[in-house]
Amino acid sequence: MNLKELSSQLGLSQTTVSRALNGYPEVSESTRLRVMAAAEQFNYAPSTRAKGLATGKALAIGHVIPTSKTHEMVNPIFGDFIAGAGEEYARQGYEMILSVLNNDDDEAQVYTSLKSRRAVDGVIVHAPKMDDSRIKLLIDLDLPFVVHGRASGVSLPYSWLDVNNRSAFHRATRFLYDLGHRRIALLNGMEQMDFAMRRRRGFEDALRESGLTPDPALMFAEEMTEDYGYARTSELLKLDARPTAILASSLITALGARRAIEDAGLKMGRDVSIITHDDRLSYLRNGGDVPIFTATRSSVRDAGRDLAAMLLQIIAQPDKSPMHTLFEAELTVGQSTGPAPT
Amino acid sequence: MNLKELSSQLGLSQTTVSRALNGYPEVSESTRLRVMAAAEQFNYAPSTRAKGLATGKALAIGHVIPTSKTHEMVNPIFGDFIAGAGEEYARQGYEMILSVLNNDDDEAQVYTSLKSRRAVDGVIVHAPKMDDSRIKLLIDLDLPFVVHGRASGVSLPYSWLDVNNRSAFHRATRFLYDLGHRRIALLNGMEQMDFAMRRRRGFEDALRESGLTPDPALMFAEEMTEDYGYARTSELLKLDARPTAILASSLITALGARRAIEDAGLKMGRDVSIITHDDRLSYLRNGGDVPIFTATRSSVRDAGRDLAAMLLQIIAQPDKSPMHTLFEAELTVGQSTGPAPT
DNA sequence: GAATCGATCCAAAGCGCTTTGAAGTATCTG
DNA sequence: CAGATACTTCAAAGCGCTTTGGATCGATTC
Repeated sequence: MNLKELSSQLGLSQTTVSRALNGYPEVSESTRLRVMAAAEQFNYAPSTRAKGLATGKALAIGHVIPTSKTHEMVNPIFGDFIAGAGEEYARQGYEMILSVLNNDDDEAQVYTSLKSRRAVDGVIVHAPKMDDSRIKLLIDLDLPFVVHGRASGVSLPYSWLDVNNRSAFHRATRFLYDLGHRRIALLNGMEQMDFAMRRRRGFEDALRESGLTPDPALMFAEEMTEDYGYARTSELLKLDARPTAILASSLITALGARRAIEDAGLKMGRDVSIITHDDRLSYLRNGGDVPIFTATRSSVRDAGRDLAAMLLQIIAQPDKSPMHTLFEAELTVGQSTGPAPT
Repeated sequence: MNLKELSSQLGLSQTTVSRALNGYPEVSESTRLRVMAAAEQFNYAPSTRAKGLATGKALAIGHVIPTSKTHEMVNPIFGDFIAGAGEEYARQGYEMILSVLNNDDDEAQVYTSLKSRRAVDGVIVHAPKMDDSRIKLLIDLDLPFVVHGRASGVSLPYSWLDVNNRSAFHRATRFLYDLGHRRIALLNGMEQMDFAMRRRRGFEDALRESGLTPDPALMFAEEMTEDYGYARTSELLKLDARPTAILASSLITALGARRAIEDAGLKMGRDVSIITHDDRLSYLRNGGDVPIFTATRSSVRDAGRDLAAMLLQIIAQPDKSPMHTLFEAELTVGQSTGPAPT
């Protein structure tokens, strides 16, 4: 069923039917009702494609998922982020389109193509790196976008939503310090990622403010997998002056760290404390009433929802000045931390 | 830059330019080269929407992601599956569009809408349940689809790709039996999911063939989270006749089970053996050279790639008879299994 | 009673592409 | 050299919608 058929069914012109359906005032309420009933009955919905052509809008938002070069890894937070964003798109009648970045194809290419094919009205930039080149690219392309995170080093104005990674890790480090920990290790994400750099800064600053010197031998920056957590923690525990606490950048990595601790015959929270960042992934709850891990928490699903809303707002009002949202992570105390062993 | 502008730039008609770009033979090789060079230079790519309108194809595939009603959980395998499928779509010039199913909106509605808006050329059905009603719906809608998994109880013909869940769990159970285990617990996924039912059957059949009777007290079927693994395992270990082995349906659940075992002061692989199914998620490798868990493995990323290819084939040849692919999972032996304690 | 007006509704153009049916050129035959 | 045979290229229609610029008509105003 298309517009033409529907309107001839109704004995009305396409114009009127279209207006009735789109809520324009030039249609009497009685015909509008009649039209909507017929649309319902015949299961009519305008073709996205034709509508897009006619209006010049794509009614779609693009997400370009990076898979890390080294491990073909898909960021595990992705599913939950998408779920949040999708809610908002659905509410506003937008489609979400995904492009998975193959290792070999050039990232800039994907955005350029998205733009020149007029496939989307805007994009969400995931996993920003320091000096991320995508921001300049997107501004040049004149393709609306928002960033999940920030890109230090980029001086151009852009909209973003981020967690206050620095303050989260600063607080977590202080918390450990106050428990008496003096040798604290950091299992961070890859150093070129902006969030990782900010977390490291929060960590280092807190140490320095407490009169400690960050020890490079206790600091790692890799892809945040489970076995990364396991492998590095195992090594750390073999050191003569082994750390008494570990700060991990993801719950998955923290699980690996925990496994290493148990394997070494030690007990988490007594021999070695762990604090992790927790994105509140739906399939990976940090325990029930009592959290397993002491953690800095912030829901990535909420981030998805809010960021999608931000982008849609920017698309609706293109001359709006850049918008920023900074979530503060909450520090929840679980069973993974305790006073430093003496 | 659009077709019109490009062709007037070149002093050619739109027809010729379009044909040159789409590889039709009615264009001399020299003009084709000239056209392609110009397209490159001006960064021209046809508008997806206009192309779709003209051809009647959407050049897009839909994925409807269910989020489980109870926990708003997004299946963690989703990211990797998408990554695999995305590769194939990109190769063939298709877009991937995602709809996240809000808890409150009716699933049938989403597919109907996708169809009537002519937004996609086909869909991939995720997480089929027993007697899944979507299959009949999609056939009635005449919307091409393939299923990731199978739906027992549905007698209509449809194309699918599945892992042989039954044989995988059958083998795993036999493996444990042969190691001397007699009280084996099952931490399965939700029972209405088709794969969970098949796994249970494989498990029960293997027990019966060995002369054992499945014990309902040792069998669970819930959302496969980490804390599910932890909670049920903790309870199991408190039983007078506690199980000596556990079969888990996901690596994440297995990690929870492992945590419970360690918490109880026991050792995995010695006091309690675990076998899990491993979807080979990129961020959750089952150890390095030596797998942590003995596991039945099958790459969900490969499944995504193959299933996408299958769907595109079906779209290209609509009268093709249904296609089926059954992956056999491999059983890899890791450190989580050992002879039953005496 | 003529002029004005608000409320409805419509014909037709246009969005950017593909594709049909024809036409214009060379190049070959015999 | 007329007629046939490729090769190339083109004008125009059509995909399904929105939107512009009227047209129509009964009601209102002076």
